[in-house]
Amino acid sequence: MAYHHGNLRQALVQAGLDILAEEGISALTLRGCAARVGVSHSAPKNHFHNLDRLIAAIGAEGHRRLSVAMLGKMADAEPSPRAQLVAAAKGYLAFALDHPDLFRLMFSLPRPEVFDAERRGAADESYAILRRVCAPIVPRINGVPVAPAVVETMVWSYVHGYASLAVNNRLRRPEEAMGRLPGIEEAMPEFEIGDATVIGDASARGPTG
Amino acid sequence: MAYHHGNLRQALVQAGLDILAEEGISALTLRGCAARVGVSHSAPKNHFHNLDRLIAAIGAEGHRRLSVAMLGKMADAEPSPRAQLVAAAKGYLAFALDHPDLFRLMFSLPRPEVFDAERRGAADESYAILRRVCAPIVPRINGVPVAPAVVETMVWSYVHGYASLAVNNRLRRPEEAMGRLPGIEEAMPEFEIGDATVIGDASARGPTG
DNA sequence: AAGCGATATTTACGTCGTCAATATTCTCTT
DNA sequence: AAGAGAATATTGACGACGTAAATATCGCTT
Repeated sequence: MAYHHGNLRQALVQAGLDILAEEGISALTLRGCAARVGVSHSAPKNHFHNLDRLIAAIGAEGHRRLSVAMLGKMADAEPSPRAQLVAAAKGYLAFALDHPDLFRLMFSLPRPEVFDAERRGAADESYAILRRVCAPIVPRINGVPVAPAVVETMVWSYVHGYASLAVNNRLRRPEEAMGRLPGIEEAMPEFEIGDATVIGDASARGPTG
Repeated sequence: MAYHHGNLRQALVQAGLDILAEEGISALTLRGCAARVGVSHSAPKNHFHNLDRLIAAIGAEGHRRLSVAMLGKMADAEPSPRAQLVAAAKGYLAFALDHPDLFRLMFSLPRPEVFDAERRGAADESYAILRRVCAPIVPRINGVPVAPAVVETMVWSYVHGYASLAVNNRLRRPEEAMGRLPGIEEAMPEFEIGDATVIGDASARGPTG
């Protein structure tokens, strides 16, 4: 084993993800990650200022995987706007249920600051997917079309809330938790589906912007 | 100061709430609570097995205050089903924004077990309020009336998700975070409002049941 | 008044995050 | 090729934390 690990930063993030999955968030410690990689307890200092920075890096990786989960479901779905929105929502939910501690970690973190380009970029990318699938959905409330940003907030709130409650075991019936996202499919036809497209550069206007 | 505090248990919970509000969740420690009450670092042991139990007690108190917040807004609102639902939702949101760390703590906790009667009861009571305001709301999807439990899940998911995103600073525009709960007022008229009533004993069928 | 259960303190141990000092390896310049 | 300096890793130390065991004090019952 070389004195220099070679790719300690990435290895520590992976160790953190493994610990999160295997032992839960309370076991996620700097020393634990270092030990799992087989490195001294202080080695992480060179790659992450402190525990918060390591956690932020893990959160960034989580956002990348959230995007992958959504895109995966979307690729398997029909191309219709309605099917794409439903697929993205189900990808979001599946990610949360598959990685409960990672999901909780990601959204317990403070909003990424400007200097945290990695996490900020990853979060914005996953938000851009949400915006993309929401863009064609133009519900009308009292006849007035709802602005895209408001649709995004409504959809995200519903999906995120459902995922949060499911992940934290607050939904009564098991079939609820496993995720029908009640109404998101059935209610969709009641929305007008227009021909709007994503406006502007998606990555430039994420939830962090 | 007497050797016996007199009401140390309640004092520790209050200290925890204060620390949560003033210094955030990372400062919520057994020793910190004990110090704030002016008692030795081991005194809490007699009233709480460990830190998790103290946190659970704080979460129970949080649920009581969440109920108070919802009922308060409801009392100020018109008695119509629609106004009552909107008021309860705004109470939920206001509580989250007023006590961000307490709100996060409450829903990060595992679902209360049977033995944790205090927290379980408090959580069920706040859910009973949700059920009560949802009961008259009977939306129809494709002409089929939606079951009460599903309406509850949909409303809770939306409100909880919006509150979570707002509390964790994930909503872009400040006016979003301060809580219009987009659509919950405007979209309500599109729902049929029937004459359904709460079925069964509310406290016997909470989210923990 | 005595004693017992409830409550609080003291002391101790291991783990954690963090820091400073030191050691090793890598890389770049010459 | 050689050495200097940067990058990376280790060691040792410190204080805060959760927890446990042993001890001390209080208050109530009899």
